[in-house]
Amino acid sequence: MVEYGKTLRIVRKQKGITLKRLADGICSVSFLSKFERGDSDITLGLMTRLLEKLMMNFDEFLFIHHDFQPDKLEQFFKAANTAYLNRDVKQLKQLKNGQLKKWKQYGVETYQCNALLIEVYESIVDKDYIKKGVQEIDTHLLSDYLFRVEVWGYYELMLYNGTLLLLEPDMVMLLSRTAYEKSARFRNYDKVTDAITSVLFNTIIFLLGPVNRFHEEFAYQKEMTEFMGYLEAIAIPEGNLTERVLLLELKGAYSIRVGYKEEGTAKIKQAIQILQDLNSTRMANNIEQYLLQII
Amino acid sequence: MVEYGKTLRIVRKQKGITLKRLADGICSVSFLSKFERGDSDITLGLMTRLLEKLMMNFDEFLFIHHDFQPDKLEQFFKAANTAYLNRDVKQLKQLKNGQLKKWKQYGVETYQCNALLIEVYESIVDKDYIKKGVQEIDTHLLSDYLFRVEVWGYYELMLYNGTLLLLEPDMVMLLSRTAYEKSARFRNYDKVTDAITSVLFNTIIFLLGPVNRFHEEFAYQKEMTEFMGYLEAIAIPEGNLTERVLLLELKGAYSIRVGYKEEGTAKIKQAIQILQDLNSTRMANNIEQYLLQII
DNA sequence: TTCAAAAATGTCATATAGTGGAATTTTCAT
DNA sequence: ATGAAAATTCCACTATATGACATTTTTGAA
Repeated sequence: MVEYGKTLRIVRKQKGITLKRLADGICSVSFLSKFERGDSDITLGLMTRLLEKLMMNFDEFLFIHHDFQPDKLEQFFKAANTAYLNRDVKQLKQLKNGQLKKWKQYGVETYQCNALLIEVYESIVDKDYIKKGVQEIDTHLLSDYLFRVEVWGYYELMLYNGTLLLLEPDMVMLLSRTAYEKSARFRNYDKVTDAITSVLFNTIIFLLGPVNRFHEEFAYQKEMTEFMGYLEAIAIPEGNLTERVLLLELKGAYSIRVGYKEEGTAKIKQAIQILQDLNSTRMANNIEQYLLQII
Repeated sequence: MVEYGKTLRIVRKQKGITLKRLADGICSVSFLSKFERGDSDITLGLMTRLLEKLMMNFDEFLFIHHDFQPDKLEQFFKAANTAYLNRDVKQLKQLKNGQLKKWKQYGVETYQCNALLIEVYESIVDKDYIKKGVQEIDTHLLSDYLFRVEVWGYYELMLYNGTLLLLEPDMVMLLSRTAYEKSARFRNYDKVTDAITSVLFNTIIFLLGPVNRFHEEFAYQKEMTEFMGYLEAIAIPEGNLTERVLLLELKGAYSIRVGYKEEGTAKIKQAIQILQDLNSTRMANNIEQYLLQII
């Protein structure tokens, strides 16, 4: 049994509320005591009411319960991303094995998808990685899963976001469209909206193509309009300045890609200037690097 | 009984997983079926494991369960803030009565605090509001509660954030310091970090004083340094551009407040320029208004 | 349509979630 | 320190969450 009760007791004491007062109107005092001591599990319905009375939502409670760490799903994505950014192949392999183990244990394909996500990271980071074969087979598993799911939540968006760069162009456009459409109901849930915004940005970056091909003919006019349109439909709020800067950068890159070099360069330089004004030098440098590569 | 089971069934089906597969290794098939049909409540421990297998955290699940609406606590703050911004006195009164009713029902003082928060909004919005008397007594309740709580979470920070402007200066500085210190363990929990950042910003605005007193002697040099220091300690990440713009604005206002008029004006104008570059015109206009008032 | 396999539900036994109240411990004013 | 009040734990008892297995319903290939 997971001992949520002890955490509840801690929270209750921190807020200076007595056991009796918390229990009042929800459950018996003796049961609450028993639960808090870890002698009994609790029903989801009761727990909901207790937390509501404590003015705390589940998310925050579980954050405390996990010793001030985010939930497992988020930890997984965070760990994967960190290992990727640090080019830590060993850590990536370890994470992959962890997911494969869970796959064998539970037989749920999402764990396999997770392993694949890590594998994508590995294949980018690890130069010795033999890409052929494995990849062809496995991305099918991934796209099969993503096509099958009827509503895309945080998990699906994050999974797709991490793997999109290694998929075929047609597949990316289909899946990005799907992602946008099938996550519609989450529009006013920040975490998911951030994820779908990120997917759209990555799709546009994908459409622009690798930096060394910026001189070639641009084949995705129509799609570019489509995905830019989605971004506008989401209507990045006034306060999300970061996304607005990124949008400025991408619009600039797009201008350059289709031949309007000066116009595009001006936009990107404006983005860089803003970041510098705000002392976000690392981000500014990254964009500067990117600009140098594409012109 | 709250029928979480039906939501779980919806989610499971959306992800294309069979009842048996989901139950496997966690609970019996028959029980899961019963739960999904709403014939039985479920234990918190079991639910945790089921959601983990579905790659979904509690927060997202409950969001779906509440018909794609945020949890009650967040809804309360959102509703209060909306009514406040819309100067909707009627709606504010309604919200207040709702909280008072819960207070009578449960006898938990936090509901009283919520009512007080609304009352603060009311007193600002409603010109007919008789401030004296009521206010003196009630803010005690609020500060008593806030001083008593050992760890400040999302609720306490939001509550304080909404009421700070009507408290005594000494009280504000004490409480803001407390807020910063007692929310330390949440530093890597975005929602709470955002809230504490907001508290610090509001504290600084409070220290600067009302716009019509910008010509008077500035009495809070030391405190200003202290709270600016806290903001730096939180180290607003490179990506949080919105907060960085706001910081720029406040630093400008501070410069003006202590006599460096040109320097301060330049900073604020820079902030305005950035917002205009990013088409955040409404925010830009607000700052422009503020600048006009303080110089 | 038919049939077999898979998925979901129903039945019943039992472990455990949850209650009420008495007994014990803690708190705190004097 | 001391006693009263409040908070917590213990214990006996009830309601219900959960498992094992039988039965019904759905699915989907031929």
